[in-house]
Amino acid sequence: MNPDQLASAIRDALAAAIAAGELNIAVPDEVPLERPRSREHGDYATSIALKLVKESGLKPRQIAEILAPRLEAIAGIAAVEIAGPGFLNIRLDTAAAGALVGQVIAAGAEYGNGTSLAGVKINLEFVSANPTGPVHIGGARWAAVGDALGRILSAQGGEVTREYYFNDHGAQIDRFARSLLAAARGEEAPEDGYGGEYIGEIAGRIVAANPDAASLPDAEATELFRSQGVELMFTEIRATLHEFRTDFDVYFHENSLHESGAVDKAVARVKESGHLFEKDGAWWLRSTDYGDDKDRVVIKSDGNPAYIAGDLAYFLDKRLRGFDLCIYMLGADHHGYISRLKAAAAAFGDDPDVVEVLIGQLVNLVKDGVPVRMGKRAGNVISLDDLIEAIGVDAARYALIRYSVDTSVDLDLDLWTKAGNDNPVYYVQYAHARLCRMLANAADLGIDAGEDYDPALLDTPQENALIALLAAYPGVLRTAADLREPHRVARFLEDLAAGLHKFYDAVRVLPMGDAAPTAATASRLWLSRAARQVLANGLGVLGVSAPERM
RNA sequence: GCGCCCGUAGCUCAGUUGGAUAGAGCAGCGGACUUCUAAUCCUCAGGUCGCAGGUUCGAAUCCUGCCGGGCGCGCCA
Repeated sequence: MNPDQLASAIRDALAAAIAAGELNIAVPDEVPLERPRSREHGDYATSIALKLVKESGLKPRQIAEILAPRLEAIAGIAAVEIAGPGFLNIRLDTAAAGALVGQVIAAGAEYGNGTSLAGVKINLEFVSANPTGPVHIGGARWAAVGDALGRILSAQGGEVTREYYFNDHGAQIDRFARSLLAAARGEEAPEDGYGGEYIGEIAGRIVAANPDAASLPDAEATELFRSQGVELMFTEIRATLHEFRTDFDVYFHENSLHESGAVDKAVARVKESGHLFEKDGAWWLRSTDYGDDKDRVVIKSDGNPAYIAGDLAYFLDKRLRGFDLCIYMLGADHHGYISRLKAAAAAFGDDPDVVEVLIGQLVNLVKDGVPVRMGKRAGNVISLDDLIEAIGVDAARYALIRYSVDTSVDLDLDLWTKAGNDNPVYYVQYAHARLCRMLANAADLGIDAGEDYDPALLDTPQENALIALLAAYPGVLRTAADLREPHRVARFLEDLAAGLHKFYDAVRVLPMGDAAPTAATASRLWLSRAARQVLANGLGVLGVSAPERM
């Protein structure tokens, strides 16, 4: 019996009590169910009796007393106790709890998936770093979290399109082009330009391919360095992200919106909406309706589109492609965009809720207890490449995903390269590798777990706890998807790994010496396989490898 | 000044919709390997959940006001 089945059994008990006239309420949609911290409080506990106080007009313990005998009569429930203010503490029958192991193995790689987003077309835009330099650490956070979120939303049945918006238009690109040209000519970088080492490197590659590039007339040369520089930078960014196991379905070029006339069209359309107004010769988006502290210019008084005109056109494009939900993952320095993007949706006649903006706080790197300097403009870049080189893809992804994006984090580079259980990614991966070795040993010994197992034999506290962890996984995935919080999966995996290690330490799986395998051996092998499956599934969702040996 | 995020153990951080005695890892003390990977496990210790009010059967969680830190407030992109 898993938590979902238990929750629906409780709902059935409520319905029965209502039908019998003992309760005068509607059957609640959700039944709160938790795994109590203390084992003395049973396998599961529900506060449903406390929640129904107001609606029923009864005292919590009265409600609990109505429910307890009905629950106790359900097959698979061993005992029900009323405790505290009105909690119902539920103890499962060992065999009923252990049956979950078979469900996990039957579901395999699909175990944990749900349908809460079935059929929802989701556009997930993340990273979208400017092609004026390598992906830096902030972009890296989104690469890891965004990719994991994509996998989590897909696991709930969402039809996810990962998208990278490529700002290859405008003044920053012009500065980038001039910086490249200056580097190629051996001149100082322009005052407002880019000065990192990569500028010289990219310029060198352009010159190598076009030997006379630097000596062309300024306008022509700038254009050449612009187009080729952007292309080279883009290729490099894509390669780095690919190495980081983050690939996109769509790389969208901002410039294409301007060249195709999509921007003009989008603006023309939105001018009629009432969300745009003309003032001082410019056209403004009434973003204050959605919490902005001032309205924003869409068409400047010189007739040129402002930056957000591109955002408007891009949003319209997404909607025309049929997305039900557009998620934008932005850095903390862009939180002001939320109201603009909501206003943009409203201007096109959409519910602003189709736009969802996730804001990620900044990431700092720490080495030897000292913050590592960063700053893209200065060229003192901590890039994603650097991070991968320093701690590897698995640790980097895991480290960036593990924390709520609401909090700024300091990543300690020393910690994430350590091989020990203070390094969470090793701790989790080791649990998986340990199981793989043990299961391989079982195969070497010719021990066959058989077609079936006896769930009632999984009766130690460690086995009980491990099974409960496996049972909790679908709920964790569901919550992570609902709240767009991949870090929950990582935290769960750490709990699961701890549960596994405790089990491994306390319960011998394979027979000692020459002893013959028993029925318990088979049951424990089944449990081990199930645990390995869930560890692998969870790591898979994070895009972190599940090694078979370490 | 205004907006967003954060403030939980010495350190790094968990803690969805309010629920029982607030958790984990590290650091500290003391233990456990002749047999499945000790990259592990067990014990002890560690707290005014920033402060002050409020809401209620019940608040780390919700509301208000303060304090402290990060980020942002262009007809730039």
